[in-house]
Amino acid sequence: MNNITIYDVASRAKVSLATVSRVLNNPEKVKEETRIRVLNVIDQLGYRPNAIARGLASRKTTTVGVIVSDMTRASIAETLGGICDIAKKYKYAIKLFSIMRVEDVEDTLKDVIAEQVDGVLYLNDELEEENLKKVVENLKSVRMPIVFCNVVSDFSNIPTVGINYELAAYELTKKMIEKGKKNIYFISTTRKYSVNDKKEQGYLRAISEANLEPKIERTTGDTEINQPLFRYILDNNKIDGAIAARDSIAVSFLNVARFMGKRIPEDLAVAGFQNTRYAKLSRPMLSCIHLPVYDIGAVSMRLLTKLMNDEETVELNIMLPHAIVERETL
Amino acid sequence: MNNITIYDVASRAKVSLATVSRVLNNPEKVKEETRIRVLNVIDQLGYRPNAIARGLASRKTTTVGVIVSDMTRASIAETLGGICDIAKKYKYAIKLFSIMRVEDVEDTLKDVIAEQVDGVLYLNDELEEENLKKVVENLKSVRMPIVFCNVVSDFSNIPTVGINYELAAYELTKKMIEKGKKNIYFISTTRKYSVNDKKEQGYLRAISEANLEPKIERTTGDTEINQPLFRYILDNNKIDGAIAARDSIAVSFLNVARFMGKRIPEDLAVAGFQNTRYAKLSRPMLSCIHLPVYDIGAVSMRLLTKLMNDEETVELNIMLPHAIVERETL
DNA sequence: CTGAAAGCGCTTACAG
DNA sequence: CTGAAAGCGCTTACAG
Repeated sequence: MNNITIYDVASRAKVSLATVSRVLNNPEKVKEETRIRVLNVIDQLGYRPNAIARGLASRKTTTVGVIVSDMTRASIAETLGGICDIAKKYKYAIKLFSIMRVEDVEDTLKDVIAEQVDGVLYLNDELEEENLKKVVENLKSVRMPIVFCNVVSDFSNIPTVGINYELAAYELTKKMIEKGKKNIYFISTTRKYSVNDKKEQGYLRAISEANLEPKIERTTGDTEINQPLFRYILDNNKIDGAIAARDSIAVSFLNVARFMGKRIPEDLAVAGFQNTRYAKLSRPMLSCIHLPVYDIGAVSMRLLTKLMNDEETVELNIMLPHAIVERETL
Repeated sequence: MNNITIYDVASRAKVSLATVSRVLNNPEKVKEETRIRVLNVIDQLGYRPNAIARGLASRKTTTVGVIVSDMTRASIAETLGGICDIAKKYKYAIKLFSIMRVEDVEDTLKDVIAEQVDGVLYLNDELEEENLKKVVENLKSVRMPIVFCNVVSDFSNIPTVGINYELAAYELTKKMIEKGKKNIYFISTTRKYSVNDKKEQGYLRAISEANLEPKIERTTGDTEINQPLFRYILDNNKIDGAIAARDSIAVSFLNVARFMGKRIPEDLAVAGFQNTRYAKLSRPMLSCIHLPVYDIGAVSMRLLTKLMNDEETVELNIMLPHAIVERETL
C-alpha cells in the first residue's frame, strides 16, 4: 500500500536504515546534522513507518484493545470519545472488539491477544463474576495490562475507573427521604449490569438507615413493555418517589405518572442516572445523577498508558466525582 | 505476549511451519490426515496466529479503519454497532480513528495508511468538499478501498451507503403541507453536515412545489442557546409547522412551543429526523423520519468487504429505505 | 502434498 | 555516532 519504506528514506538521506530508525525512535542517539537531514527526507517523502512491521519488530503495537458489549448504548459512545481523544494524544491506535454473547468471551479474548495490542480497556459491564474472572485470567496470563472502564467487580486488584455508584445512589435516595418521601421505589434493569447492582446497594443502604421499606422493580429498557408495569406500580401503591437506574427509564416512568395525574414532584419525585442531553428535554425536566462518562473514558485510557509504560501509578481504583443535578422532578 | 508460535505447532505436529500456515490459509492444499493432526495441535495449544506477523507477511491485515469525526454523537454509536457486527462476521478487526479538527484530516489519513488497514469506512459527515477531496485522493493514491457511510458528497464515483435524505425531507414536508400547514420552518444546524444539507434541499423542493415561502433557521445543538431563538421564531410568526434536522432539536422546539401554549399538532406540527429512543419519550410523542442507522453501518461494512475482495458489486450507491413515523406531533 | 528458503518492513543489540 | 546483521512470526512462490 504505502510504497515509501525506510529503505527509500535511508538511501535518499545517504545513511543506513538503522539510522533512520534511530531518528524515529531514539533521536538523541543521532548526531544533530544527520538527524536533520533524515528528518527532511522523511518530510519530503511523506514517510510514515509501517505500523505493522514496527509492531512485529518491536513487539509493541501502540494499539489498545477496547472491549465493549453493546456498542449501541448511548453512554458507550461518549466514553469511547474520551478514550479516543486521549489515545490520540498519546499516539495509541484503538482496536474495537465487541462481545455479543457471553459464550464469545474467551474467543474474543484470544482475538484480542492475537491482535497483539499493548493493553486492554474493558467496558463490558454486564455482571458475571465468573466471566470477568476469565477475562482477568486470560489477560494476566499474557501479562496484558488491563483497566476496567466503568465496570464494577470484586477484583480489587484490577485497575478501575468509574464513579462511586453506591454512594451516588445513597445520596440520591437520602435526598428524596429528606424531602419527605417515604415510599421510594428503585427501578432497575432486568439485565444485570454491575453498575446497577451498586446503585441498588446504595439505595438499600439509605432506605434501611431511614427504616423505610425497600421496593425494587426491574424492567427491560423497552418502552412498550415498561408502560404496563409502571402503570401497575403507580396504581397499586402509595409510591411517592422513584429512582431509576437510567435516565430513559426515569423519563418513561415520569411520563406514565404524569399521564395518571400525579403532580411532580409533590405527589411523586423521580430521578435517574446519567444526565444525557434528553434529561433536560423531558417535561418536567428530569433530576438525576450526572455521570462524567466522557471523563471516565479519558481517565481510564490515561491510566492504561501509565500501566503500559510501567509508570508508577499512585491510584489504581479511581472514583471520579459525581453530582446530583436538581431540576424539576425532585 | 502470546508465546505459542507457528513453530511450536509445527514441531509438535511434526510438520514444517509452511504446512501449518497452509492448513490455516489454504486447507484444501493439505492432505486430510495431516490437516487434522495439525488442527488438533492448534486446538490443544490454543494457538492463534500473530495477526501482526501475518499482516506483514501477507500485506493484508484484515483490519478496516473507521474514520469518525465526533464519536459522541448518538447516531454514530448505533452505526458503529452495525459495523462491528458485520466486521466480526467477516473476521475483520476494526481500528477507530477520529478527526477532531479539520486541520488533522491529512495527518489522520497518513495514520490510517501507516496502520496498513485493508479498507476504510468514512463516517465523517461534516460538509467540506475540499477536505472530502483530500480524503478521496489520499486513499485512492494507495488504492485503498473506501466507502462513505452516511456521508453525502458530490463524488458520485465513491461507494456510499445512506438514505435518500433529500427525498425523506421532501416527503415529510409534503406530508405537513397536505395536512394544511402553510408556514413550515426548517430548523437546521449551524455546523454544516452534508446530510443536513440534503434535508434542506428536500424541504425546499416541497415548499417551492407548493408555492410556499421557505424559512430556514439554524441552531447549535445547545438547548440553552436554542431556547431564545425558538421563542423568537414562535413569537413573531404565524408558523404552523417545523421540521428539525434532528430529533433532539425537534423535542427542544416542541417544549418551547408547548410552553407558549401552542396546541400540537393543531396549531403547530413538529417533526424530526432519526427516531431515537427519546422520540417516543417526548410528550406529545414526536413524529419523525426513521433512519436505519444500524443498518447503514452494517450494509456499508458489508459493501466494503466486497470491495476489499474485488467481488463484483452491483450497486455502489446504496440508499436504504426510510419511513415517516407518525406519532402525535404531526 | 510437503519442506526449505526468501521476504514482508521494521527494531535492536553488537561492533566499530 | 553509525552500520551490518539478526530477528520479529508469519506467507508464499519454488522445488521436489
